[in-house]
Amino acid sequence: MAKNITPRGVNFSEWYQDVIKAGELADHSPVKGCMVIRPDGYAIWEQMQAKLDRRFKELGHVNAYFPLLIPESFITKEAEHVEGFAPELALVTHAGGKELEERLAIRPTSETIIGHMYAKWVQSYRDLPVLINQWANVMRWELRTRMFLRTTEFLWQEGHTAHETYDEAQEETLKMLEVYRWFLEDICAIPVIAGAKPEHEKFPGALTTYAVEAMMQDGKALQSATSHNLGQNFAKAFEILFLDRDNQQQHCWTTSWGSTTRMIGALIMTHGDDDGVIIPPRLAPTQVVIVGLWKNEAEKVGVVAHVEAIRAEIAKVLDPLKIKLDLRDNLRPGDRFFTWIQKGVPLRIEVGPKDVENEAGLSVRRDERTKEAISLGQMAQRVPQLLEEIQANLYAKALAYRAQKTQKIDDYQTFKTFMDGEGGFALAHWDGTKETADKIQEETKATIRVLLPIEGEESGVCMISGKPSKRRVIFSKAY
RNA sequence: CGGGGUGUGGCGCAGCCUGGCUAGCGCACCUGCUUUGGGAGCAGGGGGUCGGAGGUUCGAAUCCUCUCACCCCGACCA
Repeated sequence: MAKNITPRGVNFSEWYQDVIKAGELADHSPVKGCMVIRPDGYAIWEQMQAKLDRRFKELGHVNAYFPLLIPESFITKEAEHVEGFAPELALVTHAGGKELEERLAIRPTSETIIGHMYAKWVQSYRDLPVLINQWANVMRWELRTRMFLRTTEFLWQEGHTAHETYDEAQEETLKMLEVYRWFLEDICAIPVIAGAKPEHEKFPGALTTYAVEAMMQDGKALQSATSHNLGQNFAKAFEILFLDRDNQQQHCWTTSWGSTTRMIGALIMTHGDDDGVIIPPRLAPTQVVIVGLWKNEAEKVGVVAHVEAIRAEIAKVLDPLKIKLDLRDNLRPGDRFFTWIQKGVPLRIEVGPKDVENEAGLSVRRDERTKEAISLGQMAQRVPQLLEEIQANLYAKALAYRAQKTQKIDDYQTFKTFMDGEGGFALAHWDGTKETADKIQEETKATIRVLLPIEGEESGVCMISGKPSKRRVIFSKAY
């Protein structure tokens, strides 16, 4: 159908590139690995920000801003942290025409500088907890980049909290993981599996890392957000000390949690079809577009007035900013429909002379292409219903796809065949060692995405070593 | 960082191997007419010096050398 998009079945990664171009979501920058987020892509990010920011604040967090430049020595204070980030660190060595005394890292994440500041701000248990979030850009010098999924610079949100006890920090870590699950599933209509990362895949410097993993339409996993319990590791490196209720000095327990513009990539690869991206209604910057159709000036007058009337009806129940009108007369109808299809607007309402006559509009769903005439009087009632139906349908389809591509596997031969084929999520037993995980990755390219939650506990034996295993883990090829 | 590919009007490409008329084509753009409920048709028109530098030659988009950039595939990572 779409003449400018490679079908998913032909080449998934070309399809992905094409969809982004067709939807005018982003463009390549002159600097390798960087991308320009165009207005229609950025609008999606703004919606993500709005929803998450609201939720963070409901849970007591406040926003602040920490600087882009971090003394290089900060990064090296926490042993695992340096090791983890050194390879992808960008350093400023010169400024003001001179070589710098101490090189400055462009933040790859902000645990270090924030730890440094928290050490100054926290004195007593009365100062705790500290619940700060920041919206920022970060830079990680990646070798291989992909639009939204992995770019040298990206936008994200990073929350950093400090607490009195391990339990409080752990509670915070899981609470924020749940926020991400809620956001991805209820707002983005992306089903995710939340769980802990294995030891060897955790965030550099964390005690435990949790993540939400989604399955893309090519069967690969995408880590969509993470939440870390940092224990006292950063508190010790940066001397974040407080006087506790027993007048004893101790190190704080900290957490950090983040989500990025990568979620836009997840959105595209979860819901997109061969005609382009599909934005779930609850997230869509534009939920409804009303397209006026006419053949001559005489018809135009009536159509435009009717379009306005429909807009007014819908504006009673939706945010007026999320309703767009398309009254362009330099393009023919087909072209105009396609621009909105490719931008993923969930619902289109076509309004022509016939509709003026019938006092109605013809709605067309982006997800299923089904058409339905809606009378002017019904608009305010029916449009929100349709949007919710689309939201539910997108989630249900994604969930069904994941279910269809998820299997319990107990035998390594079957596992290999599974990963060689169409792939997907394999729920398998693993002996808990990095050696086994490495062997599996080497032979099949699959990695452990997350350990299944407690309720998924089920004992068995590792499919490689035969050693006992308490629970299944998810293996998948991943982005 | 290894392998592959590509740089020619705004976008997508042909031409290059076998150097030679004013460098073509499609889309987009501008003008006019006919059209218009899933990507219109005809006619006319504007726009490029061929990624960059050097070289070979009477003559280079085309051959040689160097260089820059981007994309794709792989190992590492949100």
